[in-house]
Amino acid sequence: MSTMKTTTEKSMVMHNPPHPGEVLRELCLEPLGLTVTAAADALGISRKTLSAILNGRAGISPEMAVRLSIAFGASAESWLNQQTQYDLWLAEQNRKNLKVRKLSAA
Amino acid sequence: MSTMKTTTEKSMVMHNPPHPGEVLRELCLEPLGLTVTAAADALGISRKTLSAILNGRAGISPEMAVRLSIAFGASAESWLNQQTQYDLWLAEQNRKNLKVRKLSAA
DNA sequence: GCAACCTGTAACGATATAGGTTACGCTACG
DNA sequence: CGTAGCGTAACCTATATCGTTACAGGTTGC
Repeated sequence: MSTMKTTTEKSMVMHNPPHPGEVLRELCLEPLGLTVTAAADALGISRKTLSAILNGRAGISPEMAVRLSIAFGASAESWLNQQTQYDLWLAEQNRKNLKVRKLSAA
Repeated sequence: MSTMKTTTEKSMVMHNPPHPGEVLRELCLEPLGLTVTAAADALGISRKTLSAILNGRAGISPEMAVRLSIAFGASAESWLNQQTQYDLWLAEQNRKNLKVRKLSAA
């Protein structure tokens, strides 16, 4: 599902955003030469939990966003927004299957 | 985050954001004279679920954000961002209790 | 070879949330 | 009174986070 091309349509922002764990690994762990084990320990979470995030099998919870902001310094909001954009992209894939009536043309 | 009052200080956004259901009720249901029952029906969800959202006992899920965007026209992103900001504000309240080591001064 | 790591991940349990159905009590109104 | 709308409790299911433990595979170095 992540390897679609589909750049031919109206080209809304269909960018298939990377899951935040991918960004986390490339922007935080690798530059600092951190192992998954060491980073998980610093974040105060289990290695399993961090591994799940890094490999896209878990999302960044609000609390995790705060942890990341403490450890790596970026704002918790930026971490959480990455997750939100990713979750929203997934939900949008199913938009046409939702049975909803328009109530306003706002 | 958009409702800052520019208090001249660094002033982190400690505004205790309203839960998104409050905004939903005031900006969508009331202006259209919609009952909770009617709105829930239009959204394709149960009255219980909408009631929970409106009264702050449930959040706006990614799928619900898409439903709201169909029914009321605002972007799904704007609906979901409201929820994210609220969840983050809650998580920040517990920041000081998290045992996390700083790894970078980025 | 072998020991020491690092890693992904399966298995299991605990906890939390979203969502549905059903049902109860309350309020407002014609 | 009867009806409509509302909040919400009870109960169920599905999913998600997070933890611990354990296993298998890969590196690296002695």
